[in-house]
Amino acid sequence: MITLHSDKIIISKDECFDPKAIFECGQVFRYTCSNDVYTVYAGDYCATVIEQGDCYEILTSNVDYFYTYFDLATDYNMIIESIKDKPLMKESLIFGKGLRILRQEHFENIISFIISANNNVPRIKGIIERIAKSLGAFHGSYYGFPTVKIMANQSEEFYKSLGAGYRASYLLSTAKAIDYGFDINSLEKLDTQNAKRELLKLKGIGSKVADCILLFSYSRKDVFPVDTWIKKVYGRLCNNEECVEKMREYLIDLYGEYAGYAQQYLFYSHRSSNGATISIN
DNA sequence: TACCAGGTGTGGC
DNA sequence: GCCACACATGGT
Repeated sequence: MITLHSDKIIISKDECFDPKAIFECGQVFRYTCSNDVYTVYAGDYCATVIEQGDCYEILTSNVDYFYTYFDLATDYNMIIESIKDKPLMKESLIFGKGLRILRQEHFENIISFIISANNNVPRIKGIIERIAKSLGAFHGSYYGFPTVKIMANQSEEFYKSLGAGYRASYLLSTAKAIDYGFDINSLEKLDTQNAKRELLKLKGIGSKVADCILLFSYSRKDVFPVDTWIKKVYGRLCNNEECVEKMREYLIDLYGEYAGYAQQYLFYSHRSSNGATISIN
């Protein structure tokens, strides 16, 4: 059961909701964890998730926003039911029990996944944190994510100084494109293929990053981001060499309507069980 | 030290 | 259209 109050959302543990799986599965980078208490920052908002007996509580002054953010209106039991018999899903669903796909801010998610290219999670988190701290609005105890305009008005050298490396030029170019009128909200109205075609026009966004953005920020489930870990999963499934586009097509076809969810459970379980660094903070 | 990490852009063919 | 290669950075 999920109940909304003025300052918190209470979620009983028989719901599909596990903060560790949700935050550490690699879909979001701006969160902290201390003594199993997670605090997440989204745009200019913030929420803290605590365990309270047989419930989890999301403490926030923006209940409606985080009800949507955590995708609490979606029935995950139905989704899990539809993918549980697919290849490799049994172990991944057990490992990632309680994982949900968040509905993240478009701009923040776009910037985050441009940074993610050929990078590792702890480093991605660090770069995003430094961007928020140096350009975001201060809200008493935390920094929001900067606006498009503020990001567009920096220099390439500035992003390099934050550790973005060669992605610095992509960040600036994409922030400027959006500032100059590339309408990221209008993509919501497009079908997945056309929305992807638009995203690919932005610097630093290739096929894989576009799929991540569509999955984590536009709630598209008919995508399958293929990264280094998913390539290993494909190797387990098919035991042959194939180009990335062929892999993507095959995996979307194999996992069906909810391929995007399946992908995230697979990514989380394989990345974690193969010794990838899981950040403590 | 070479290799890896939620890959992409570019130039040559 | 396909392919090889360069690309910052920090951890192992």
